[in-house]
Amino acid sequence: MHETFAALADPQRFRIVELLRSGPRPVNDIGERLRLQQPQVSKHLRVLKEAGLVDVQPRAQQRLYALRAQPLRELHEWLERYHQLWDARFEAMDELLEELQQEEKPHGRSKK
Amino acid sequence: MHETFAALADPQRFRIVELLRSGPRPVNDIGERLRLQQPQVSKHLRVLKEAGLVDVQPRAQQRLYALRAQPLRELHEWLERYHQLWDARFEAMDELLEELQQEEKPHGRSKK
DNA sequence: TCGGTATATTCCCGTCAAGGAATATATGGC
DNA sequence: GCCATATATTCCTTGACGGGAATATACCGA
Repeated sequence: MHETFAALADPQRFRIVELLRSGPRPVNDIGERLRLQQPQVSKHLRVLKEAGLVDVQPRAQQRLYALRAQPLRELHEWLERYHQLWDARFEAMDELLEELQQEEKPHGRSKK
Repeated sequence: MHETFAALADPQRFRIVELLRSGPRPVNDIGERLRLQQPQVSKHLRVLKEAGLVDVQPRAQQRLYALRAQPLRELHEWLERYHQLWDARFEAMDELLEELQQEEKPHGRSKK
């Protein structure tokens, strides 16, 4: 998951992912549309591939890069676990906080 | 959004976010639970805060850090736009690819 | 106001990633 | 097999980032 986040954290790679949402594309096509130099595109695609975000498929001498659904699905599942926060009144948790402060233990064992 | 991804890309910060899912916590509490040194925790929390992922609330001399829902919501909305990929048969797009190859134009104007 | 606790900031260092330029590899057509 | 196209890799430099140690700041209680 860290790899997924790291891959998407770069602006250029994010743009590539966004572009690939419309379907698989060869490297040069990506470079032209996003105004990126070919080596950089290849390098970014490599990172995306290692993160499992894209898949390659040879087509003559070009390589078609396509988005893979799985990492996005995993990301979605991870987010689902936070869904409770979206409507939950977070303020209510502040009370609960009091307790946490209590069990706040100093690193040592006994309080001197 | 890049900031959100960048913030979550770091393993330690990811752990902090995961921990905060259970509710707001003071800095030291985070450090103890995750076995991180206090300065590092503060630094990571700074990044998380600048990314809008957490919120601070002073409580005596400690600071309670809490998750903010908005960035996660935005992340969710962004993911929704990719939902089509999750059930769509991607192979079908390969045909569509043929077309893309056609309109593949060389950088120059006329082919020599 | 003073001491102590909780947190933030700074400095230093090693690592890593990104961009640019140049070069290498692969594939298809002839 | 040779050339051209499409893509990948390497080298280099630079800037950002994370960890550790030390220090600074904020806030509380007496």
